[in-house]
Amino acid sequence: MDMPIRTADEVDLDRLNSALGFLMRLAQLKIYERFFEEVGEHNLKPGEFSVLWVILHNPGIRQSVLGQRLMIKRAHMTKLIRALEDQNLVSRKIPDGDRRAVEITLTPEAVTRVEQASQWFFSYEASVGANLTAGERQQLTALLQKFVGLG
Amino acid sequence: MDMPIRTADEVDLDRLNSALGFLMRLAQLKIYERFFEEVGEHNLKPGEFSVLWVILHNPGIRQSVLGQRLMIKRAHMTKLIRALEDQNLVSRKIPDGDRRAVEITLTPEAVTRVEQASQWFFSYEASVGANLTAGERQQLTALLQKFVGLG
DNA sequence: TGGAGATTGTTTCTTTGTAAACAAATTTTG
DNA sequence: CAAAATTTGTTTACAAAGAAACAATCTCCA
Repeated sequence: MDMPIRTADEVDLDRLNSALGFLMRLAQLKIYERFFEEVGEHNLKPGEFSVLWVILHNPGIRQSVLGQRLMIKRAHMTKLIRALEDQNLVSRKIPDGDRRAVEITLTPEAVTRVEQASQWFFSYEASVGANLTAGERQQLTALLQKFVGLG
Repeated sequence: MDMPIRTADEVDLDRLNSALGFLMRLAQLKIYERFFEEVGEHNLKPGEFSVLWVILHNPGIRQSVLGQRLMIKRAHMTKLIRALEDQNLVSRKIPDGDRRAVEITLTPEAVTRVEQASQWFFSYEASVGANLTAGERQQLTALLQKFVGLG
């Protein structure tokens, strides 16, 4: 009365294997796994790197704008920024023009660290999707950009 | 001395806007947002639907195999299954052949519910990526399948 | 056969992220 | 101008997901 044993690749997903949400989740998990395997001594999480990178390229950016662009909720952004501040990587300034807002800048120390980490990050990124051809990778990138409205 | 204000789409992402990990995260967040906007009365989370769907198509599947296929960790799978059990949607059976394992089956009630939810789910899924052409959508699906090793 | 190691699932603790209520400042509008 | 509504960020409480330690069972091989 027991069922025959299935191994993982014998599981029948039926139509689920064409569902974009499902595929996207698997893809992201795969990418994150590799990130943590390879991040080594940089001691950064994916979200931290992207936040620092964007601040580097947009010094004085406001927390709210940063969150909108990276799709990070306000409540969570507060925690991320405070954690970065505790590591002395960012500084906060209340602008005179709007005293509700917070403008974020990298510390000089962080500029160096982010520049170093970015060398690793973008070579890691280039190795993601090594099971695709260069053309396929390029296509996938372009389609995702259009999908999320960045193209 | 204040910085000029940037709006979200004026933020300079530099090379980050071609990073697959970043694009994939944005894409997934966008998809999840729509899921919750449209799920309505079905009262399901994305993970719950996929788990129930796979059990429907693989009755008696083992927790471990389900987790491997859906990339859900064992510790989390335990909680998911217990929550489903509490809603009387799945039943667990310890097989005689291996008393460590657990085989999962849908309750008759759940079969009906999943069949109904799947009608909604797959039409919702078809509407995801409406800003792509049909051909682009198809390409994206195929590339993701290859990327995650399902194609 | 029986003991070492692997597998399966659970429990506990921590991290990551969201939701809702709140406070302060700004904008809108009557 | 003043009250109402909105924006911005923070706090608190909670949910989702993972890591590590554990217990039970099974496999393998000396």
